[in-house]
Amino acid sequence: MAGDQGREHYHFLLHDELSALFSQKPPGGAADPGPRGFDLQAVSPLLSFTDLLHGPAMDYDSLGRDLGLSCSAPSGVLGSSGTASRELMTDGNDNACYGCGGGATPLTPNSSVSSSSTEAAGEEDGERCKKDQPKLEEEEEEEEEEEEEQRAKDDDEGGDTSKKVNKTKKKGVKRQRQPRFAFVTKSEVDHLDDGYRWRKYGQKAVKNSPYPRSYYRCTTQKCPVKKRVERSYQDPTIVITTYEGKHNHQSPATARGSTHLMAPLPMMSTSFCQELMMQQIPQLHRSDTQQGNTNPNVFLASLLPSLQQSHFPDYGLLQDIFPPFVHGGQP
DNA sequence: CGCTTTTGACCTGCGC
DNA sequence: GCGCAGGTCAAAAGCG
Repeated sequence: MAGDQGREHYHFLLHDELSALFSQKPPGGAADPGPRGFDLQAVSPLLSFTDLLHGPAMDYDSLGRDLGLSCSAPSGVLGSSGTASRELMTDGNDNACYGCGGGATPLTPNSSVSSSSTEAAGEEDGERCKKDQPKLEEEEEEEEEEEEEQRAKDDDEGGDTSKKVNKTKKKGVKRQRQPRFAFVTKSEVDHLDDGYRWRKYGQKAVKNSPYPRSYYRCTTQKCPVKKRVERSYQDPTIVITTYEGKHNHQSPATARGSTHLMAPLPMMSTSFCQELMMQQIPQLHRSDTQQGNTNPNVFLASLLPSLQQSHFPDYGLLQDIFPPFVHGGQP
C-alpha cells in the first residue's frame, strides 16, 4: 500500500485526491519512497494540495529535483527522469495535475528536452518559448525577480501615471510569463481555499464554454502569483485551477501557525508536471495521430483515462498548458 | 472604512 | 491590417 502511494504521488492529481493521498501517512511513518526515491511524505507527512501551496516561497524546481526530475537542467535531462515519469503516468487514474509550466517544452519520446525553459517565463505558449532563446532556469528566475522588483518600483513610484501607461511602458519587452501549473479539481466550489488570500481581478467568458474564467491575484504585496479558475464546460463539477508564479512569502495560513505546514515544502513543480506530461504525451500523441485523431480534447482525454469518465475539462485553459500538442502536434 | 467582487473597457498577441 | 481571444485594469458596487 505504501508502495503504491509513493508512486501515486507522482500522478497528476485531482485536488481532493491529492489531499487524500498526501494526508495518508503510512503506519510507522516509514514513507515509501517513490520509484525514484522521492519521499513525499518525508517532506511532509500531512501533505495535501493545500499544503503544497504553502511553501514559504514556492519552489517549483526543488520539487522537481527532489523527484528526481532534473527539470532545471539545461538539457538532456529526460534520460534520468524518464523512468520515474513513465511510471507515474502509467497508472494515473482519476488524477490530473497539468503541468504547464513554463516551458511547455515539447518533448519527443527520444526527446532532447530543449529543456529550455522549464519555467519559462516567456512561454505562455510553448511555441513562443521555443522562439525565445532557451535560457537556464536560474537566469530566468533572476530576470523574473528583477522584473518583479522593477514592477513593484514602478508601482510605488510612478503609480500616478495610470497603470495602463505603465503597461505600455514595457512595450518593447515581451511580457514574461511565470511558471504555471494547473490542478484539475472536482469541486462544487470554484475558488479553492489553498491557504493564500486571493483577490479576483477579472473574469472573462471563455470561448466554447458557458463558464467564465476567473482571474485571481495573491493579495500579498508584491507577490506576483496569479491564478485562473475555470470550470469545465463538459463537466461542471470539474474546476481547473492554474497557478502562475511563485509566492514570495508564507501563506497566511502557514504564518498563522498551521503546524504541519511549517516545513518548507517543495512546490509541485511546473517542470515536474510538465515533464510528466511530456513523457506521456508523445506516446499517446503518436497513437492518436496515427488514428488520425488530432482533436485535442480527445487526445487529452486519452491522456487521462479517468477524466474520460467524467469528461475532460475544457480545453480552453489547457491550451496554455499543452500548446505544442494540442495544436496538431508535431512539427 | 477597508477590502473584495463585478464588469466594461482597454491592451496585447496571434492567426488569417 | 484586421479581427478574435485572452488577459488586465480600474471604477463602482457590495459586504462585513
